[in-house]
Amino acid sequence: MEVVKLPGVQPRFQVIKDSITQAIRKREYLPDDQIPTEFELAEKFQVSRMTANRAVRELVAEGLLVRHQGLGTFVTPLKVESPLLEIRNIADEIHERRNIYSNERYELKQIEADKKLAGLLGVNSGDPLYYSLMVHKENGFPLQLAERYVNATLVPDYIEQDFSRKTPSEYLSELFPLSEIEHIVEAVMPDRQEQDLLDISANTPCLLVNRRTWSMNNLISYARLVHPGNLYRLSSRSKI
Amino acid sequence: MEVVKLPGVQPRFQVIKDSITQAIRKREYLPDDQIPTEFELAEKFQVSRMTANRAVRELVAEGLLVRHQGLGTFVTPLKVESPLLEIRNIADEIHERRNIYSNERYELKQIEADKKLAGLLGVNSGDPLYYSLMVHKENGFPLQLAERYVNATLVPDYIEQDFSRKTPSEYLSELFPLSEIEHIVEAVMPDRQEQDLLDISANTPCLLVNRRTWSMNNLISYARLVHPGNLYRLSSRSKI
DNA sequence: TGTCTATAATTGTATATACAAATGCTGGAA
DNA sequence: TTCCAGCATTTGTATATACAATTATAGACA
Repeated sequence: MEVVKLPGVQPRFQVIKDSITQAIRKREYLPDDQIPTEFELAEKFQVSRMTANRAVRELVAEGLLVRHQGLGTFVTPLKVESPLLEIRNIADEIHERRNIYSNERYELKQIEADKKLAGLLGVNSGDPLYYSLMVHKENGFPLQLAERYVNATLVPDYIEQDFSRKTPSEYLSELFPLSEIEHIVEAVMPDRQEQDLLDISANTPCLLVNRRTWSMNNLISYARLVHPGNLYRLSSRSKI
Repeated sequence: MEVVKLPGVQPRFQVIKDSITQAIRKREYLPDDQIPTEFELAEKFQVSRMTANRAVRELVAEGLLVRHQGLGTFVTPLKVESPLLEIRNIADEIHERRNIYSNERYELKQIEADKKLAGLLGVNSGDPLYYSLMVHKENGFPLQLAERYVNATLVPDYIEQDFSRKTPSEYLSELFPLSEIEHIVEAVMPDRQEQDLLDISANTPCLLVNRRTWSMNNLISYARLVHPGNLYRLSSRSKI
């Protein structure tokens, strides 16, 4: 028998959290506004004070609220948003510099999402993904090792593309206008395959850029981009 | 009468949190290791299960632990696992997390710009600069080594500040409203001093963030920020 | 008037208890 | 042997209760 898991009831503290979060988003509570006390919340949602306390305490931990003992709970005052890193597509940059560019496609295949990939791409384990691995070079020197995982359900034609003329990101951005992008940058040591493909030694530190892209709230792709640390720099400069 | 506020006793759930955190940092618990159950923690620390529960629950929220109902609680497997939870901003935003934060000022002095620094800060060789070196820590563990070079002509009072209460960037941004900022990120291996100050081994790759800030077209400061690669991630997510 | 004090309001922590939910295991039934 | 039911373990949530700590304020007092 096929068992469909229904969403199920939310915990009561979660209901309170969502309610407060929504109210803040809808500007019903403005920054610095006082929100109801634990007693009032407990009354309103018909829960114990401890449950209201947990809801509020977690929202404080998440930075939405601040509390002052003896005074009350308030919406966190606005803070300056810090500038975010704008990381451009390496292929675009190489193109613009008009150097001799090549990408070598080593692999392009369909796989099944394991647990980790499923989490990263917001699909279920076992769902189909397309995987591609390629090395971007400039004047013959490897600059980037790019592994991409693409939601095969959303982009069924990905696997038939010819990526020697158009890079994966060019293809994807034409089909799926980019609405959101996430970059997470780490410093890592290259594994054996990465050493070989990038032609570097085992003790060359590398920049690892994890990039996920969304298009209209669909999570389209996850890319794992490895750059030899001594060859490449991520740069951003922005006016505020 | 002058009343001196003593540190006071820590809440019991905090004691448990610290104990677990320390054990993880000292590698007494390794990634994927199971930690004691709530019941065992309650027994060990002589508290109720709810108190142990709160300690563990908060550590889960902070990403150190993962729990599986019916199975137990485990040290979070090495990074990459939870990109959805780990959204950390650049450098000084450590502050905003309400963890125990400290910076240790190791040096603060006036120097003369050499050729390289002169280029970076847009001054002439020999011009006066202020140099500061400090280590930012969270819960006692080094997260960032920060070296700053500040244009002494533009910010003559920099050298007299007490940076134990206010970070250099907080001080600078109050005095000089930020109009432009540049980040250049590299992967590097730590030198000897960096290993010592960050308490890492020679083969821990690091993220080096070079940051320059401008205020009304004046180049105010250049900072060289080193983060252990396995501890820190630069993350950005932006809607387009 | 100015100052101190008691009090109310609110959050902070701690506990005992109860039951629900998820997981792995074991032992018995088919 | 295979499968399934039930059990033990562990986490997840909810509550009532208690007392501590912090802050503002109203009222007493000099």
